[in-house]
Amino acid sequence: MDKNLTFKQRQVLEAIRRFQQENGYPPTMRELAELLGMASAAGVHKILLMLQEKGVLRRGEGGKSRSYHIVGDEAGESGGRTRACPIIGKVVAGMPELAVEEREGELYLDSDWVGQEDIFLLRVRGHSMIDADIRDGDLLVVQLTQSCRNGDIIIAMLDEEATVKRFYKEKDRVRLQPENQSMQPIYIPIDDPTFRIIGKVKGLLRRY
Amino acid sequence: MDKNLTFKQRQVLEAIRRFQQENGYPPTMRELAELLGMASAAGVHKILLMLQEKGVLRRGEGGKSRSYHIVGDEAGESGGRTRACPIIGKVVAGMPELAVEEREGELYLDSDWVGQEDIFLLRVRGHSMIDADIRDGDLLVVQLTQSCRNGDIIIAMLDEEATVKRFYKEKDRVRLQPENQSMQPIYIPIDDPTFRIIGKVKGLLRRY
DNA sequence: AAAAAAAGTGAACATTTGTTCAAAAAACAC
DNA sequence: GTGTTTTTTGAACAAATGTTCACTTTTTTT
Repeated sequence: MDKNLTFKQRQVLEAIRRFQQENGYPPTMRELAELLGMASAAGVHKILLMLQEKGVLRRGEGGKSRSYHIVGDEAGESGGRTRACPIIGKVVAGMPELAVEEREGELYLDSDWVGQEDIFLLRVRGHSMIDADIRDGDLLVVQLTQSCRNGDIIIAMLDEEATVKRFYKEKDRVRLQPENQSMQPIYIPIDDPTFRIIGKVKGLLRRY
Repeated sequence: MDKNLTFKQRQVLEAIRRFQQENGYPPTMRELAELLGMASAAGVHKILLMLQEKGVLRRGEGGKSRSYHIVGDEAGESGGRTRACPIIGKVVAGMPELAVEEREGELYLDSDWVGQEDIFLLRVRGHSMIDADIRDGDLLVVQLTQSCRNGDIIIAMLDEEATVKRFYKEKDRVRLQPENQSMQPIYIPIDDPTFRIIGKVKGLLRRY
């Protein structure tokens, strides 16, 4: 979850997490300074202030020592950190009511990475998106949504079949562009009832 | 799990747990005293010493503040289903001793997906692997290992700098092939001491 | 009941920890 | 380039925190 944090700020946040993980309690500013190879606690102090301004770090009232704790890392440690995401082998008409029968498994993914929206994982078949660097066998992180902008990669239903295409809205039609030079775009009249947007692609997982 | 603890001692232990749960960090002795309705920190001090003797409580060396943590309540470990994978901003010479200073964050990933080996995540800079459908900004799942086969995508150190290349062992040299038609392969004598393999690419994460 | 262990108090003290300040260097945006 | 933000340093200071001590009270054990 990037929140306009600078590299250094993220580094400090990470050092706190790591210290906490390792010792069971949060570090002091001087301990942080040493971990990060800095010479003075004052620098750390300033960075912590910024992290608080940006809302990613909390402290006890008044200058309590070691009273840092990272927003979002509450309680269950990995409790809220990860979520189970279903892997769908085949997209069928009934979406988005994800039928259990279509589930081919599930993966636990970091909430920071996939976000909080309603998502599922879809395995890519074929090479229609190769120019967008999406390969056969890749897993797509798909967010269930109707709203998408020009240029988004979307999952759409067309004649009872699901496809991955890049989306462009034109004057009175929708253009679905396969990212493969050897394939032709598909044009959909704006009012075609057989056409339906399932969601848009938010991420990608690949294994070698 | 009673270890000849007095009622009071168990009460103090419970207060620490509760405070930690509620605030995200451990209490001071005076805070404990107040929680327990005691007037002085000295009493708490004495009890904490006993808890340490009996091995149910740990503290940092020297009089570190708030450095208590209850043995057996280790929070981390994250159930085994997921593991925390560090994100490395820059690969430096000292690998694989991952320097804290280089950590830019971490992601929890499914153990089934990344496996049990020693791994980290590396952010791709540049377009040298575009023909392998790896893009600028992607996160690579890198397994720390020396052994790699022809055709593997590896992370290698060359002159204090890290690169992502495809690996081919030839007769008396190694060929590092950038997967970008506009770039030339690099040839390394088999005994070049400045050449070092960090690991190989096992997976890829991308966010749109 | 007597003895021993544990718990509690208040004050002083030593150390750790957070905070501020002025100044400079580095990174970043325009 | 210029100007702005961020990062860094060193020192001093204030506040929080842990520690010790002598002593009293309570609880537990014998």
